[in-house]
Parts: sequence; structure tokens; C-alpha cells
Amino acid sequence: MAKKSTISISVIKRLPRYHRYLGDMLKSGTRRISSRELAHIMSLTASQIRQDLNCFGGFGQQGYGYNVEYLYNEISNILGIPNRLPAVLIGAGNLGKAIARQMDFGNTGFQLIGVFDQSPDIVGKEVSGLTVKEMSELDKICKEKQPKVAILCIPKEATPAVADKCIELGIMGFWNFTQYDLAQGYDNIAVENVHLSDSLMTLCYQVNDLMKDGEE
Amino acid sequence: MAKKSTISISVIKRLPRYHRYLGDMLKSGTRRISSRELAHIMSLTASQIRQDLNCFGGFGQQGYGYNVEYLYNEISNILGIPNRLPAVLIGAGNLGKAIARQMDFGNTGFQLIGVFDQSPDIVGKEVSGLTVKEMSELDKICKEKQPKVAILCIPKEATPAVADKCIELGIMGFWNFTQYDLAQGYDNIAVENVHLSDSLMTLCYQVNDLMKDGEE
DNA sequence: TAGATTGTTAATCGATTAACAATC
DNA sequence: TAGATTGTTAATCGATTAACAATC
Repeated sequence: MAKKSTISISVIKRLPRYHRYLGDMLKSGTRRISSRELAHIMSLTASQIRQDLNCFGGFGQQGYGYNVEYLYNEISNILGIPNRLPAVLIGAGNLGKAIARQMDFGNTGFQLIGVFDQSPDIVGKEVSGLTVKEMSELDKICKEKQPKVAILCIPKEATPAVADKCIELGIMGFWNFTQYDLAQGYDNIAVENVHLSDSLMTLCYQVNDLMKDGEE
Repeated sequence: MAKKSTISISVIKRLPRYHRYLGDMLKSGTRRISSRELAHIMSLTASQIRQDLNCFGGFGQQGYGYNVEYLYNEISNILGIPNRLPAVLIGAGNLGKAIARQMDFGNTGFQLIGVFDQSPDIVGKEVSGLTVKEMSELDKICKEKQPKVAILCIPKEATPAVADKCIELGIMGFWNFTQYDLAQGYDNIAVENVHLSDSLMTLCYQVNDLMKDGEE
């Protein structure tokens, strides 16, 4: 059996976390791991781990468990990390610059090949080894290097127009840090919205809720 | 009826998005909205919206819908945004600085009252109107101003120790940008993990998946 | 072989959607 | 009053967990 055709987003979102834990184990020299042990470490159930992995194939061995290195590599491949798809960053303000400098793109499946900004104050500056280019140069770079992903760190209002432009130029996925909801409306385009404000407000609810409990 | 005692995390995570869309409507002068219209705009079902809101109370009116301003304010209150809990940022490297400068803390429920860093190169610099302090000063500030939330932009290895320290000093919630999984292990502590690498890898999977489809 | 642990099917649980009576 | 739309209960769907036969 094994190998489902479409994988639910819940499963996909757990893969990077498996990858991370297995990477740590690999570094610390662990050779094998059972679903039971891994579940314990990751605060999951063994059932869930086996179900998740079996969406993609049978990577374990009865009576033994999983080989850490093999499973780590398989998950890397499932995620497509070795493909290192070319990506561009659009918007090199505070957040854009920080993302460019902070992220280890190579180990998360991409290669940052260009940085663009609309402001003349920023164009020409260097960010993470790349010279910030004018927005007008996006066409050229896209034709030359065919980036597949755009990282958007631009104002909300600019987002729909920039996204449309990107899609025209062959972009297939967005890592969206803007306040604009990109998830909707496009067919065959992948979007990961990182809505930092939403995340912070969720925390706001939770902390206030904890404080209420304290009062009672 | 209405007003459940514990709200599922799925519902809570949708609240900031409702808040955002209602805020936009308020700005554009929309007075009333039905669950049906709002569902259309937000790509949800009317049922879900009514179910979500009714966890907290009956904010609508049969035959009319919801008053935008009233509902916006109610959701602000549910989230606890007006409380503006004091928060500290720990780690003022690329990402920490960007977060401090970029976020509108006031409108997301907090007030940033202190920035801390372990590096002498950064201590003394100004970030978003605050002077970066040494880590050793965290005690004092916590006693004085009792921040409730810590924003962690520090290396993975430093995280567990810093988190423990924070909890000792009365911190009740973490906005966690580190690679370390904070969610587990603490009782009565709220955690929002922002695992940027995980998010990017999820996008990696999705884009590679789209490209496979294209080949077939 | 006996023990361990997977892969997989079945049962449970929770979240989403549909339906409709209540009511503005 | 009639029409619209909520609040809420019931039905459906999907995801998680449990169970167990297969097998290393």
C-alpha cells in the first residue's frame, strides 16, 4: 500500500518538525528510533507518526523502528529541499532584510537569487551578499533565472499588484509576510501566509485568558 | 445560550482574521454585515462565522446581521487588545530589531517596554525608541514593570535557559521565533511558536508538488 | 523462535457544514 | 406582517487515536 495521491495540509505542516527532530538526532549520533520513542520526544502519538510517514511510503522496519539517517533523507526529499529552487525577495525594509540575513535558505529548500525594492534609498545597498535591485529589473531576472518563489515583505496595499506581476513572470509560490491575505483567489499557486500580527493577537488572547484564570 | 467556557484553538486562531477584515470594513465605512456576506469576502462559510462568534456571545441581530463597529470592538475585547500588556524583546539581532521596528504592538495588544541582548556590541544601541539593555538587567525591569510576554529572538541553544528565567520572573507567554520548540513542558504558559524555517519548508513542499503536476 | 514494532484497518473524536426554528 | 438573518441543534466530514495482524 502506502503513497497517497494527495496529502492533507495537516500532515505536510508536520513534516518540517519531523525533519528538525531527526536532524538533531542525526547530529547527536542516534542511529535508530521507534515511533514510540519519537512520539515521546515530540509530544505526539506513535500512531500519528506512523500514519503521517505512511502517506509517503513505508520507511520503517517491523521489530526495529526507523533508521534516523534514512528517514531524515527521505523527508528532505519529500519536502523537496535538495532542489534548492531559486527565490527572490521583494521588499528590503526592516523585515525583508532580517529575513534575508537570518534564514538558512539552502537548508530550507531554496536559493536566494535576487532582492528587490521600490525605494531609491535602498536600491544599490547590499543584503546578504546580493545588491538590491529596482523593481523594474524583476522582469529581466525572472526571464534569466526563473525563480519559483517570491518572498513578500512589502506594504499591504502594494501586495495584490506585485503578486499578479510575479505570477505573470512564472512565480509559483509566495512566502507572504504582508497583511494582505494572499491564500485566496489564485489557482495552482502555493501560499504560506506568515501573518505576524495575527500570531501576536492569538498570543494576546491566550495570555489574557491565563490572567483571568489567576483572578478567579 | 452562548459563551463557552473553553474555546478551541482553531476558533481563537481565526479571531485576528475577523478582526482584521472588520477593521478594514470599519475604515471603508461599512455599517452592517451579514454572516453570508462576510463569509463570501473571507472565503469561509456563514455557518462557521456564526458558530465562531457564538462561542463568545450573541453579537448579531436576526434579520439584520452584525453591526461592524460593535463586532469589531467586541472582538478587540475578546482578544484583550485594549489591555496592552507590557512585553519585552529578548535578542536584538537582525530579526529582533526588525520585529521591534515593524510591529504595531499597540494595535496587537501589547506595549514594548524593554529590549535585551547578550552581546556588548548591541547593548546601548537604540531600537524602536528603547535602549538595548544587558541581560542582567532583566530582573530589575521585570520587578519594576512586570511584563507578561517575552518575544524570543535568540539562538536555539540559549532558549530553554532564557525561557526558564523568564517564567521565574513572571512571564506568562512567549512569542517564540527560535528554532527551539517551546510549546511543550510548561503549565499555564502561553506559547506562539513562529517557526519561520518550518513555514518555508512547507512552502517548499507545496511548490515542488505544483511543479511535479506540471511535468505529468 | 519469541519479541518488538511496523503498516494498516477500524473506532473515536473534534471541527466544519447544513438545516431550521426563533426572532428582529 | 413578511423577509431576512441570526443562534443553535443535528448531520457530515476529516483528522487523530487505538487496535491488531503482518513481519522483521
